[in-house]
Amino acid sequence: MPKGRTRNRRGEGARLREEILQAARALLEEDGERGVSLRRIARDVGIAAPSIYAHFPDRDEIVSALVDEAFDELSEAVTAAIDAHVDPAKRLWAACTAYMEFATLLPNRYDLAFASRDSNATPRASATRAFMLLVDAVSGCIDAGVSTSTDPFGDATAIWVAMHGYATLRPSRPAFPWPDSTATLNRIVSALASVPAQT
Amino acid sequence: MPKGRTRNRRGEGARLREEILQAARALLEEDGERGVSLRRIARDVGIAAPSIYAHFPDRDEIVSALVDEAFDELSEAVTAAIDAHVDPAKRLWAACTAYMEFATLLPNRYDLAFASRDSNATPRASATRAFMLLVDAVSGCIDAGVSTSTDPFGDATAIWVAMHGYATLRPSRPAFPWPDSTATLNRIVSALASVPAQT
DNA sequence: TGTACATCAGTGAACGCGCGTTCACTGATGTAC
DNA sequence: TGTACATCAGTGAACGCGCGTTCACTGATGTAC
Repeated sequence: MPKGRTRNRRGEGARLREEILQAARALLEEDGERGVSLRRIARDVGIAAPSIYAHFPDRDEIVSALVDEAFDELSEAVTAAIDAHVDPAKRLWAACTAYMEFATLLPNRYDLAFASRDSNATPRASATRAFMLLVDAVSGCIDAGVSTSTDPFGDATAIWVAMHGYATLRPSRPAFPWPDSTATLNRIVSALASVPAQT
Repeated sequence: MPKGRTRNRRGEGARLREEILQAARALLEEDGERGVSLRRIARDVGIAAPSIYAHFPDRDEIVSALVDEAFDELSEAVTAAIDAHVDPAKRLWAACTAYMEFATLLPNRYDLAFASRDSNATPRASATRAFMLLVDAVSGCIDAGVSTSTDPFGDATAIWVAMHGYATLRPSRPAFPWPDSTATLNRIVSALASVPAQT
């Protein structure tokens, strides 16, 4: 209960929107989607719950904003990783590593983006952009003759699916004797993209 | 609201336990874990909510029973599929097909079993049994010289992870242009178990 | 330079909901004598 | 064969909780005259 909040100056009411999103993001990462409630957000920001309605029409809209945010951050991380290399195989590997890192470091944000059944009925531009990065990385390998594949979209899908499975299953079953994660990722990427393993 | 319920005869009170589980199972499949509430179960069975406490100490225990049930049914389906073949490659393929079928046909039961973070902190015998079926199927391929792999556990893990990713991602993103599912599964299994593709 | 006023950024109380769980109970049914 | 009684299967009312959302409002602040 941060009492010290001073109300925003005239014309700067929109700042509260950012504070709301910030709190929502923190709650999401702490407790998953269930933890993102208007009343909790309000408590954390230090405002009354109804004040939120000046900035979002309802709870769903906040969650939806978080989903887009998650996809955009994922895209950013993957893009940065790819751009750090020139060699196509390394670019693909960097993309996959960055993807897994995002999923591992921010598991609840990752889950929200990918697992929520309802909020993804309609395709999201932010999600498509993220996936295309992976397709392009595979295409790069094919164009350079590093991969023997002929179906970058299919390969990217297979890699994506496998990475997703690993990212979600691993934290959910801590007692399972998981093999080393780099080795597993390497196995997935090299086998499914028809690319030699990384060293 | 089925009013027509007649109370169980003396000594047969335990029957209600089955009715409760049945209703819980139906609710789970309809609305996911969130849908499994004591009050909804009671309504569907046609009893008062507190009556449940004679058979389960709390809600969590019902959910936990559903998880075990799900793993056992999955094991059963996979075992039946495996037993229908002699050829090791076909056995592996049948196992994977049965797994995917279970996940597709009963998505919410599958999700509950694999996705719930809390209820799986402790390893479950029912879950281990199910996984071992897959390891054995891969081992069978290696022993018969059909697979060039040397690490059945690692391979089974990779296949499992990839299948899981596919099973969860597919229904959650209906707008995505998914490649044919048999082809995708084939790609996953053959690539990750070092086994020739099925026809 | 002073003041009326519109606007803006928020508030506080209340609503109805479904939930898990507790409590003291009821009424049919089988059993012992 | 009759009856008192323990047991069993289940009930109904109530609790407190957190939730999303609505409503009528307040009080500071900048602006127009």
